Amino acid sequence: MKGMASADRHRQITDAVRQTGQLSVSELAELTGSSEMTIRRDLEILAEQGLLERYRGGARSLLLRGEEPPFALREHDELEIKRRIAAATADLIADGEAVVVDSGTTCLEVARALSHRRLTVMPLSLHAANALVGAPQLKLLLPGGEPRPGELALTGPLTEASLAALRFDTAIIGCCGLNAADGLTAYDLADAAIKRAAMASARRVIAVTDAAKFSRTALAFVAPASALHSVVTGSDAPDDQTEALSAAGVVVRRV
Amino acid sequence: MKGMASADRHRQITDAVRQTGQLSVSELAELTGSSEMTIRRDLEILAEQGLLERYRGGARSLLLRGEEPPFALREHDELEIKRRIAAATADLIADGEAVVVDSGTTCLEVARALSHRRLTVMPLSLHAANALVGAPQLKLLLPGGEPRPGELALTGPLTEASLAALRFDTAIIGCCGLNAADGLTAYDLADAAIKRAAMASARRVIAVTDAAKFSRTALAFVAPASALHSVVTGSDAPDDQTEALSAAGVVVRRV
DNA sequence: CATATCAAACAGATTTCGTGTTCGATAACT
DNA sequence: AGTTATCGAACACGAAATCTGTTTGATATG
Repeated sequence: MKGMASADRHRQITDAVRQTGQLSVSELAELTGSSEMTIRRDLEILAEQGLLERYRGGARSLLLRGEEPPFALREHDELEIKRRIAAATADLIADGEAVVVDSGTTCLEVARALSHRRLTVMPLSLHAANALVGAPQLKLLLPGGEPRPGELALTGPLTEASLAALRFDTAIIGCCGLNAADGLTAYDLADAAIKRAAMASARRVIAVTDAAKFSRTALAFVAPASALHSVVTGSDAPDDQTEALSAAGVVVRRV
Repeated sequence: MKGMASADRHRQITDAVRQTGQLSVSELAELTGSSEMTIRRDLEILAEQGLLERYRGGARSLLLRGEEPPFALREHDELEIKRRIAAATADLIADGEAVVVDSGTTCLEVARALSHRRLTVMPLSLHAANALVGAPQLKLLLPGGEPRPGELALTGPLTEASLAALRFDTAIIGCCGLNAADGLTAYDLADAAIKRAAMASARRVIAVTDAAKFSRTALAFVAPASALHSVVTGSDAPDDQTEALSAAGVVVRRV
């Protein structure tokens, strides 16, 4: 963990750039009360993380409408809720199971929650893989594939082939949108194909999602809600949505 | 990079434990001129890296005869030579090639040397994969498999399947032993199988190795020297060995 | 039960890291 | 081409984190 002050400033910068669309270095310096040099150094870091785009004199948001915010941003968002969801999800897994864990920030927390268990785990992102290496009791299995920049989600034919060769007890799937009408949806088409493959190779499918996903529908359709066995979500999930899911035969767990 | 003093002390401890076989905390404290508490904290760290085994009152070496030293130890060993070998190897690769890069510390440096090139690269260890993520021009391809603890070399049927599905221009292979008589050998049997698979899926095979490997022969036979197209090694490689390789039709490059 | 070893907690010292300033270099604009 | 603003590197100061040693109570060993 680095200095708090700089982390705050980074968030301030990304938020401001997001809202305004673009801001000059001097404006950001005034806004944060720090020097322009510090802003430049910050922008360099943030641009490297894919959070914004740098240009001479300032920075602009590279967030288009309907696009997914970058991984580095979502990672620290709603962390407590994600941790609670992850812990509750881990409770649904029995020792000795073989589990495939999807990409995304919520699933990364699930992977962390599983790291001390006696399990066979195949993570679908390099972030989760790195979080699991060195776990003593855990048998780690990596799929092949192409890691997408930032997200480090593994996709492509190699990933699909790896999944097709295996049968898991449980698949833990993240999503970008989930509701009874549109089903489970994802922003990235390649990701969607992998999610489908993971679900197909598991006996039981658990979706993990924070409440915000219920009011969203992303581009790529993955599966209808009825394909899920359980959904683990936050306590602030809207009642009508969870009831609609229950009606579709899904076990909903709120934490 | 952390404080120099502690790094020196860590090396001092591992070396002493290696030589003596086992040493008490008090002996190590006297040897290094630091307090016992510091030694205990060091031993905890070193044991976590797999460099030695902890027991009440001291620590012992877990290095058996003929076994490979742990990754964390080899990583900083002869780094300059490895970098030179890696740079020379990178010079043999043309832009646009598809390259598979083996596991091991020397190949990790090769991966780093390739990270700014316009290439398709499949690393066979998670260490190299992590070194390559985020490289802008590089197309990164990951094989599936089980990462071996410490080494993080990917092995097993998934890795073999990933390799079997692809055809590379060049395979860059590390080794534990290499000479004209015994061919290319490895300590780990699973690794050996992967090296063979990587070689089989590439048109051209380049072996990278420091001079010490020429006088060693490891347990698992991978391939005869004649299966290699080139060998890149240090300038201190023994003449008789390099001549024998040349006689077998291998292009030897000393740097 | 006695003794040695250990781990946690605290405090001081050391180092690293973040920040601001200055200055020469570089890029954009007229 | 000239002018102006922006940038990046270098240096210095201050703050924060890290490392180390001591103490003390807990734990394991014989």
